[in-house]
Amino acid sequence: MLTQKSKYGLKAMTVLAKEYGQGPILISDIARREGIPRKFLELILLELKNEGILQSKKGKGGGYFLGHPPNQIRVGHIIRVLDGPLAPLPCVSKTAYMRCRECRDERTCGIRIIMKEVRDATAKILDETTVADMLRRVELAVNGRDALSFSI
Amino acid sequence: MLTQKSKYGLKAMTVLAKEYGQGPILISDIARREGIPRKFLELILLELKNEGILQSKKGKGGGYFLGHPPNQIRVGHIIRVLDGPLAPLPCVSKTAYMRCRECRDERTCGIRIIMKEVRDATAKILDETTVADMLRRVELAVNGRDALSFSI
DNA sequence: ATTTAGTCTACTAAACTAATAGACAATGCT
DNA sequence: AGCATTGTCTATTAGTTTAGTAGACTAAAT
Repeated sequence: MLTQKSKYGLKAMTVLAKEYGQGPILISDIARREGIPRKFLELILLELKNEGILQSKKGKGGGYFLGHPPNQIRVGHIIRVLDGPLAPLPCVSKTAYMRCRECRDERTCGIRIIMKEVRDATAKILDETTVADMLRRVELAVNGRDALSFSI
Repeated sequence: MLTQKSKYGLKAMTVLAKEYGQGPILISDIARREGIPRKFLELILLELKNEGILQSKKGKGGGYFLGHPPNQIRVGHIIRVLDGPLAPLPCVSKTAYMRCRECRDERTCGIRIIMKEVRDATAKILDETTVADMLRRVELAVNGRDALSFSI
């Protein structure tokens, strides 16, 4: 399950992507526009900044803005920063691999084999989708149809 | 992330599948074989029984056994019983749909559009894979190669 | 210097996870 | 009938995670 934190983070990112190139946006503005508790949002944006996904400016005229163009920021990256690895088991994570203590032979663990498929499918979607893609998909949905109706 | 509970549950299911048709297996045997705390395993098996995935017999010669042949028990079903919905967001779950309170228009929520893809990909894998498939995959892995090397 | 706006550390209530404990109920055997 | 065996059910708990809140601090602009 995606946490509230990731959900808030993704919402904030879409706001910042829409406003990309127009200078910094205030935390409070994002919080108000998306109905996110302001203090909580501060922590979230800070984490994203420490990862280089966002940049910020202090003082008057300050605020947050994207560290890269929206078509270069991957949804998977945002979620990994805020929620941790995408993998359903640490032993199938590529970015945060950890052996299972109890596991006798990792290569022949049935659960692992299946969960690796799940992790790969999830990562494929989330790492191929950028924030720009997400906005585009919303645009298409607003026009009454989803991209998938065409691309399949 | 899969919980310990689901992991234990899946391990127990593979033991019971291997022994399918050979009469009931003791909770304690499963616990010992897989290194699962016995009392915890009781609760897990009970939940699976209440869903009809397992059956049990009390008294001497009793124990647990599969409610259906291993090729008719889907991994997705087991995980849903023990961990809840597969979907990363309640609003994209098919088996446990719940609207997001804050969501203005569900059809044009970018996060939802992407997360629906993730849920569909995950559900496709876990609902198409049976316990028998999982055992088969392990067999193939033991023989030094994975089914995927052939089927793709 | 003052105001504006992000930064950093600490704290907390509620929920969830991973168990543990123990009384109870059904079944098979002698 | 009585006893051992094995699953059932309810309660409790320590530890962790989640979703915030509070407040002092720091940098930039005017």
